[in-house]
Amino acid sequence: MPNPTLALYIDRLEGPLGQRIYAALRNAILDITFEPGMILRKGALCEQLGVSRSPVSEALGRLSSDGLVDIIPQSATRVSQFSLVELREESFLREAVEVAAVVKVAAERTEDQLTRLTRNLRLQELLIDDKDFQGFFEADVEFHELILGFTGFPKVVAAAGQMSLQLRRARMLLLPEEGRPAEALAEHHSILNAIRAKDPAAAGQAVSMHLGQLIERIVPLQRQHPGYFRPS
Amino acid sequence: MPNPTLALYIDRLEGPLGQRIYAALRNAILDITFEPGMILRKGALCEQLGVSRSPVSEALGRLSSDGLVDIIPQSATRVSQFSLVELREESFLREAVEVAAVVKVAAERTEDQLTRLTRNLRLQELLIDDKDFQGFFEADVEFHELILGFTGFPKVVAAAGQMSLQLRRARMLLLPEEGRPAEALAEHHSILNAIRAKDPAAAGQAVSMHLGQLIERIVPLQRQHPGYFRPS
DNA sequence: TTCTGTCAACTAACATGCCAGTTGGAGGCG
DNA sequence: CGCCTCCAACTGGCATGTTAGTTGACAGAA
Repeated sequence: MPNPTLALYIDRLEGPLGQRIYAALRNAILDITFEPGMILRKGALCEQLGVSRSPVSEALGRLSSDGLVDIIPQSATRVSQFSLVELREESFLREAVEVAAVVKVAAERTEDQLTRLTRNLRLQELLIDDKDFQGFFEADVEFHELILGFTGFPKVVAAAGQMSLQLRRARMLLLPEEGRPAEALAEHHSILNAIRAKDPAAAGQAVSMHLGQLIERIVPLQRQHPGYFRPS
Repeated sequence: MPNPTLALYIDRLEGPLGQRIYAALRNAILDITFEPGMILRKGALCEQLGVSRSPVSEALGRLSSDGLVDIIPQSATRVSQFSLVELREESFLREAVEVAAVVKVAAERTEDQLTRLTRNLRLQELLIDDKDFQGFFEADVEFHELILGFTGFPKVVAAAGQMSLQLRRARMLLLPEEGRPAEALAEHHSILNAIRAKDPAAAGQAVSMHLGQLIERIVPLQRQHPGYFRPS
C-alpha cells in the first residue's frame, strides 16, 4: 500500500534528491509507517516518488548502514525487525553517553543553562495538565537534547540519536500509560535538581534511573507485536 | 598519485563491489594513505579500480555519512580534515562508552575473561621487550576491544569504533614516543587490577585516565600538520 | 501425499549516457 | 595594475539500459 504522503514530503525539502529520499524513508521507518519486516521494493518506491532508481538506491544504502533496513543481496530489502539484544545494547550506549553528559553538565552548568532547563520543565507541567501527550513527548525529547547540547559538543546530540535509532523506533509502540508522564516529569525534576545543586554523581544516578525504565517498558512489546521482532 | 594497492585490495575481498570499495577507501583514509584535504576524483578512482561510477558513488556516500569525506555538491569531494572540537567530542563519547563498559565488566567479570585479559597483557609485555611497537599497537587495540566485548553486547565494540573514527585516524600521526608504550602498559595493568578486584569505580577511573592521555597527545599535532586540520 | 528438480519472473548490482551546477582562469574594462 | 565578467572545462547528481543471482511455484517422480 503506497504512501502518497512520501512524495509530498520530499518535495518540501531541499538539497540532493538522494538525501531527501533518505530522510523521508528514515522518518517513515522510525514512526512505524513502514512496519518492521515490510519488504521495500525499489521499483515501487521509484514509481511512487516519481524518481529513478539511483537516488533510491543511495538512500537504501545509507539506511542499511544505519541498521534500519536489511538488504539481502540480489534478492530483496526489508525494513529491519527489532531485536531485544540490540535494543538492550542501544540502551546501554545511550545511558553511557547521557550519564557522561549530565555528569559534565552538572559540574559546569551556567545560570543560563539552568534557566532553559527550568523553562522546559515548566512547559512539561503545562502540557501534562492539558493532557497534550504528543506535546509532552516532544518536550521530553528536547529536555534530553538540551542536556546533551550543554556539554559544549554540538555533535553529541546527533551521535546520541544515531546510536539509539531502534530505541526511538520501539518507543513509538509504547501505548500512553496512565500516570507515566507524571512519573517521567518527577524523574526530570530530580535530574534538574541535581544539576542545580552541582552534584554530578546524583545527576548521573538520576539519569541512569530515568533511562533504565524505558527498556523495561519496551521488553513486553515482544509479546504484543511478535511480528515486529526478529525470530531468535 | 594513484595507489595501485587499492585495486589489488578490492580483489581480495568478497561481497558486493560497493562494499569492497567502501572498505578499501575507508582503510586508505584511516591510515592516512589518502591525506586529509586530498581531493577524490570519481573518474580517476573508477579508472584505477577498473569499475564504473555506481559502486564508487555508493562508497563515497557512506564515507560521507561516516564523516570521513566531505562532498561538496556539484563540485568536488575531498577527504575530510581534522577538527579539534570534533576530536574532543569523539574522545568524550569514546570515554563515556568505554568507562561504562569497564564498570559493567568489572562488576560481572568471569575467571575466563580475567584470563584472556591477563594473557593479552603478557603479550603486550613481550612485544615491548622486543620493541615491536606495531605489534604492541595491535595488542593495545585488542585489549580495549576485549573489555568492550565482555559487556555481552557484541555490537558495542563496533559502535565504539564507529564513533571514534577521526580519533583512530589522528592516532596514526602520533610518532612513537620513547617510554610511552611502557606507560600505556602500566595504565592497562591498573585497569586490569581494578577488574580483578571487582572494583567498578576504580576501573572506570583507570580507563578515564588512560583515554585522557590520547587527546592530550593529539592536540599538539595541529602545529605539526597544519594542512591536515580544518582552518577554524 | 510429499519431496525434489527445474524454470520463469523478479530483484539488486553494475555500467553508461546525460544534465545542471560550480569553479577557476582568461580576457576585457576601469 | 587591479578588478570584474564571462566562458569553458570539469565535477557530482540523476536517469536508464544491462547483467547476474535469488526465490518461489509448479510439475513430475517416489
